[in-house]
Amino acid sequence: MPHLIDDAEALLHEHGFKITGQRTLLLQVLAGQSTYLDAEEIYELAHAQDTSISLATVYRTLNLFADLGLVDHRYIEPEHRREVFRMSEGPEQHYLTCVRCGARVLIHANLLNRMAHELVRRKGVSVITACACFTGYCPDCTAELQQTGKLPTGNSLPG
Amino acid sequence: MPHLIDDAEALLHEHGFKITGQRTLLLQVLAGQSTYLDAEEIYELAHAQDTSISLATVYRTLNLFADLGLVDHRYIEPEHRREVFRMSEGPEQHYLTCVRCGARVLIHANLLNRMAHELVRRKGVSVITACACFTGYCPDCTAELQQTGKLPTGNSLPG
DNA sequence: TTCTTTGCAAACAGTTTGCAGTGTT
DNA sequence: AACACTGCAAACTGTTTGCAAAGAA
Repeated sequence: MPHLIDDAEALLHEHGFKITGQRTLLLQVLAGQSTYLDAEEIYELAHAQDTSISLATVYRTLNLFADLGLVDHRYIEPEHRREVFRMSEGPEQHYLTCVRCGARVLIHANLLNRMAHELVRRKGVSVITACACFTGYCPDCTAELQQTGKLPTGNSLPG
Repeated sequence: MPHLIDDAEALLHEHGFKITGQRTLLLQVLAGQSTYLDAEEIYELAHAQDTSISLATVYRTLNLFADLGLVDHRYIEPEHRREVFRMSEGPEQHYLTCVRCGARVLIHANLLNRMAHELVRRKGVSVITACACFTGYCPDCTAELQQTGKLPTGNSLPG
């Protein structure tokens, strides 16, 4: 984990950006998380360590990190309004957001990657970002709703 | 086309909503489009027919239509901030938005549907909405950039 | 006549930005 | 010492809402 932070700071330095307390703190906060957080959540976590940090700096820093490729930057909420960020590490993640309890169900990216490849091959486009956002019910809510007869057991799909 | 509008008005009536000039106008505007439009664009088109219509009414009406299942309601821009709407008709559409010229490349939904099915089967979730959003370069921009050597010919993919 | 719907303007949420002061290099 | 970075507060964008007037049933 400190590895990641050192590498990130090296990258910052390499690009002529300064290593400030706020940037280091935000790297620590991000490195300690495995899921996406929104700017407010990241701000809360950082603010708990250093009460002087501002939300504006959180936004500016997250955008800087995103430009440098240090963090992924996505919109995964049911209403895709709020940006969410996480350290760019490991394979891409996609989510189904449960509209009943808010849980996020992690989705492996194989199929989406296959989709991106087909696009490239068949349409002649280039893909920069691919994002799949699902809403629905998480396994627990699905089971609960089915038991109470509020959801048909033949799982419905959109369309 | 008038079919669609009649059906929509019947549905409104059936749910106890009133058929107003604004609602009919917005149905006409929507029925005349095959692609997603944002609220502002829809407002412009409607306003050209009836200068008294307001943006607030456009938003309220689009939300009502979405609740009734008359229109699809999505976030497909590179920054998924702005909502877009289109008449719910025919198969689901997904897009790649070109970050260079803004073009939207239409994507068939087969693979995304397959992805949704796998989710249901493997994770025990229920899917309500599925949305795939890609950014990249459209075929024209891809070709142009590749000819000027600004993009490698082995098309890059995210990750 | 009743109760929904509308237009207007103000509110709202999330994000960005101008500025003067602070801190890294 | 130079200049990037920060906090603050104000601006901005897209969307929603309270209210009084207008309109559909």
